[in-house]
Parts: sequence; C-alpha cells; structure tokens
Amino acid sequence: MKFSSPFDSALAGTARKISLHDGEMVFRQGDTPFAIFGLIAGRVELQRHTQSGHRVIIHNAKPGETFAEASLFSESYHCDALVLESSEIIAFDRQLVLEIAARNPDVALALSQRFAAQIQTYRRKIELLAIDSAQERVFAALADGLLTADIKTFSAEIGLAHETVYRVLATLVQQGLVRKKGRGLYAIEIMS
Amino acid sequence: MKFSSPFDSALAGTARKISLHDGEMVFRQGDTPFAIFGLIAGRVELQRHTQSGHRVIIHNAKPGETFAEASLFSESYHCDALVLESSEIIAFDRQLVLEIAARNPDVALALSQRFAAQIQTYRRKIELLAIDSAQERVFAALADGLLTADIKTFSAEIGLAHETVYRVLATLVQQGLVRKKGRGLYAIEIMS
DNA sequence: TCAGATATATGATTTCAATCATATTGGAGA
DNA sequence: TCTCCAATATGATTGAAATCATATATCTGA
Repeated sequence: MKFSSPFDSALAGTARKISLHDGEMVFRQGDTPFAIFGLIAGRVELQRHTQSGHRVIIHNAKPGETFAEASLFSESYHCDALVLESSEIIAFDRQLVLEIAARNPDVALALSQRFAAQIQTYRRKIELLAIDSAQERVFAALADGLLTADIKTFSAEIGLAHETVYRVLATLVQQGLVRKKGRGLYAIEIMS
Repeated sequence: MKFSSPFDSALAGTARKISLHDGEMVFRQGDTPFAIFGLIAGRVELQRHTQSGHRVIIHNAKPGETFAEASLFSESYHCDALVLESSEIIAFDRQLVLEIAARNPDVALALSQRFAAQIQTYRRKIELLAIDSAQERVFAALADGLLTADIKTFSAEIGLAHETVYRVLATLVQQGLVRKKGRGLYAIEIMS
C-alpha cells in the first residue's frame, strides 16, 4: 500500500507500523496527539461522542487514506479512532513530521493540500446532512460513494435511522433509481 | 483589522483590498480561484446549492476571519461567497501565495494550521447537524456561539426551520436554560 | 452441523419538525 | 412622522422519519 506524497518519501523515516484488531482504539478523543496515521488494510471509524452520549461518525477511513492529520496542530485528538476490522496502520510521529515540514516547504505544502481536500470532503458532508428528505439524502450519499461498509454504518454516517435507510433503498430500487446488487449492496442506476 | 500570521507579514505583498455591497458576490461556485480572502468588516456567507436547488450555508465569515483558503489547491471555488453587509475584503492573490508558500515553510505550515483549525470547525458542525432533537441542536449551537447574526441565518446554518428555532428558543427561555437579552438576542444561562 | 449473534428487512405506531397561516414588532427610508 | 418591509413570534395542521416490534437471512464460531 502506497500513500501519496509526502507520506511515501519525505516522511518515511517517521513511520512506525502497528496492527490492531477489531474493537481496539488507535486513539481516543482527548488523548494528546502523538502521531498522524495512514491505513494500509482494514477499516477505522472516526467518531465523536456528544454530551448526550450520541455517537457521530465523522469519517470512515479506508485503505490508502490517512487520518488525524489535523491533530498535528491541536492539543488533543478530537475524535475516537475505532478499529472495525483487523487493520494495518502506519503511524507517522507527530513531532518528527512537524520538524520535517518546518524545514521542507514541499512537505508543508503537501500537508496543506491534504487538509484542503479534507475540507472539501467535510463541506460536501455538511451539504449532505442538510438534505431533509431521507430519499434524496440516501440517493446523494450513494452517489458520493459513502456506502462502502454495511447499511447500518452507512445509516449512522448520514444521520438516518437504519430502518429508514432500508426502506428508502427498497423504494429507490422499486423506482429504478438504484440497483440492488446483493444483500446490502446497492448501486446507482446509471442514467442514460 | 489584523489577521493572524502569515496574513499580516509574509503575504502582505499579495494583498489587494476590495469593497463590496450587500448582495454582491465575492466569487461563485465553479469559478476559477484567483485569490483567498480575509474579511475586515461586514459579513460574508459561504453557501452551496444542491442539485435540488436547496441552499446550504457552509460558513458565515465574520471580521477577522479568512475564507476560501482551501481553493488554493482546487480548480474551482466550491461555494458561493455572498456579501450580506457592505464589506471590506482583502484578496490575497492565489498564485503569489502559492509561490511564497513554496519557498517559505513557515508560511506553508501556517496555512496548514489554518486548514487544520477549519477542519475542526467543520467536524464540530457535522456533529451539530447530527443532533436529532431541535431542542438539543439549538442549545448546542448557542453554546458554540453560532448565533451571531439574525435568527433566520442561524436557523439556516443549523439546518432547522426558523419557526422551529423561534419555538425552541422560547421553550429554552421558559426552562431557564437560555436567557433572552433582547429581540433576537439569546445567551446560554451560565450553570452554577 | 448447529446455535447464537448480527445484518437485513418490513410492519405499526408515535413523535416531532416542517409547513402554512397570521400576528406583531422594530427598523429603514421617504 | 408615517409607511413599508422584514424579522420575530406563535397557532394549527401535516407529513415524514424515529421508534418499537418482529421476522428472516447470513455469518461466525463451537
């Protein structure tokens, strides 16, 4: 598994490989940041807990992605990182990354670029969550490729009850807007 | 009005001042990015339009803030920037900023830091939008200091109908959780 | 192969926010 | 000062998603 620049080149020396199993935490909300991460294999869910105990999925990291980069500049991790499938993870030492970035503008700019990309992703997600109609929201989320794990995860990620999502998916299939490719597998029907 | 580093020092040479009136656009979704911006005075709303025509407020820029930094690395602006009160805006030339950042790691890192801060803000917003109960959502949004303009803007920003927000605010006041400080002015009642 | 657990799926009911309607207030401008 | 307009505010109704319930399918591990 390769990560895009600068994670494969300039930061290679800061990397340490860790393996974690289903249910383990890479870090917890509130922990002091010690590293930023790249996921080689498995699945890691980034989640926050509201005061009322409600769980919110911030992001669902898939192989090839990096996560928690923003903690480079913060005093604590702002979410939990929960391993959902046994995962291979690369940890890039926070302090070393900062030092390298401070000496190397290319690295710093590359980091900026990653941040910028993440910002666009979050904006898109905010836009998604603002869609009132469950029907439209599910369809838009499908189009955005957010259904990568199971339906319940998908539901939590887009802020709908899973029963609602099952129902909406059935309706969308019936309307011919979505094709059911198997148990829990749905794909947008290409418009012609 | 000062912006934090690096906007007051290293990037000063890239700046150009523009004045826009209520209703004018700084840029539109889809435009090719030519600058990133700092708001000196006034108010600028960053909004996106969904395919179904629904308007989503991504952010509400207030004096002292910068906006559209993420467009440094993108091919187009991803939202509209609508001026809501006659505003004084500094435009930092995109190409010049990129060139300076490429030579100066401090500038690049400072940009990263801004991005990281924005990411935290968006995460918090996603968490906010995931709160189902209008009551809790309004309260959390108040606590986050999102009620800076009028109630209708506030309502749109947190994804609720303004009637709902007026009602919830009245209830919160009645419950003693929120104090009404005037027409359209509410403050969290400090817990003792 | 079987048992238990969990995801998928759908039915029935409830709840609560959106919507539609209608005042009322306050501010901007003539 | 008066008029107009938009923000604020609240009432009535509707509608859609959440919730609760239950059943089935699939996977895991014993």
